[in-house]
Amino acid sequence: MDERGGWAELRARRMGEPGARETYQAARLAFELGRSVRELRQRRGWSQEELARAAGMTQSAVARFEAGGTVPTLPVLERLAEALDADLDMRVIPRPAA
Amino acid sequence: MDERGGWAELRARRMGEPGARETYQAARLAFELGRSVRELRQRRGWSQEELARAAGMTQSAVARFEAGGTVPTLPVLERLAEALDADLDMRVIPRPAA
DNA sequence: ACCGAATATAGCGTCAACGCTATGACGTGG
DNA sequence: CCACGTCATAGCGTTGACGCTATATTCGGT
Repeated sequence: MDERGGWAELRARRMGEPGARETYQAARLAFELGRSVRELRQRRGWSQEELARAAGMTQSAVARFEAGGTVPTLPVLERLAEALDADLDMRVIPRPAA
Repeated sequence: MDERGGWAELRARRMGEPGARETYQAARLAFELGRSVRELRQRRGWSQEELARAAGMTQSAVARFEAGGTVPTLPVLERLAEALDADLDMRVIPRPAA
C-alpha cells in the first residue's frame, strides 16, 4: 500500500488533504521551486553537499528542500538562489478582473 | 533616541545587522510584498479586518504582515493572494552568466 | 472635545521549518 | 565484493512565524 514513508509520502498527503486548498497551493509551489533549484544545481554539476556549503546549510537540508519535504521559508529560498547565482523573484499579481 | 520599539524598528534592525545579507534580502522582500498587498487591499477599499476575514486570519496578523514585521511564509502569502483575487508568482531566475 | 472606525503593538501558546548528526539506500568503478 | 560518492531518511533541539485576545494610537467626522 505504498507505505514507504518519507517526504514524498508527506507531500502527497498534504496535497491530498481536503480543505487545505491554500496549503495545497503552497505545497505545489514548494515542489516546483525544489525542482527548479535542483535543475540549476545539476546544470552546474554540483552535488547537494556543494550547494549546501555554498548556501550555508547541510546536505540533508538541501535534499529535504529539493524533495519538497517542507514548505521553505523566504530566507532559505533567498540563500539558495544566492548560492546558485540566481534571483528570487516574487510578486502578487492581480488576476485580470473578469 | 527613537526607542519606540515595534515592527518598523525590528525590521530596520534586521536590515541593518551585518553578516545577515540573506536575511536582509528576505526582509526586503517581505517589506515589498507587504506593500503590494496593502496596495491591492486599499484599491479594493477593504479594511485590514475585511481582508483578514477573507484570508482566514485576524486584523492584527494583516497589520503585522503589511508592516513587514515578520518574514511571511508561503501558505500565508498564498492565502492573502487568494483573498485578493491575485496569483502568487515565484521563480528562481538564474542571473545571466557574465 | 467626543466618538467610532481603522490601524499599530503587545504578549503569549503552538507548531512547523530549520539545522544538525547519523545512517540507510543506491549506484558505479576498482 | 568492496570502497566510495551521492542522495534519501530519521530523530531531535531550537527558533521564529502564526494566530489569538486585548489594548494603544491615529484619524475623520460631528
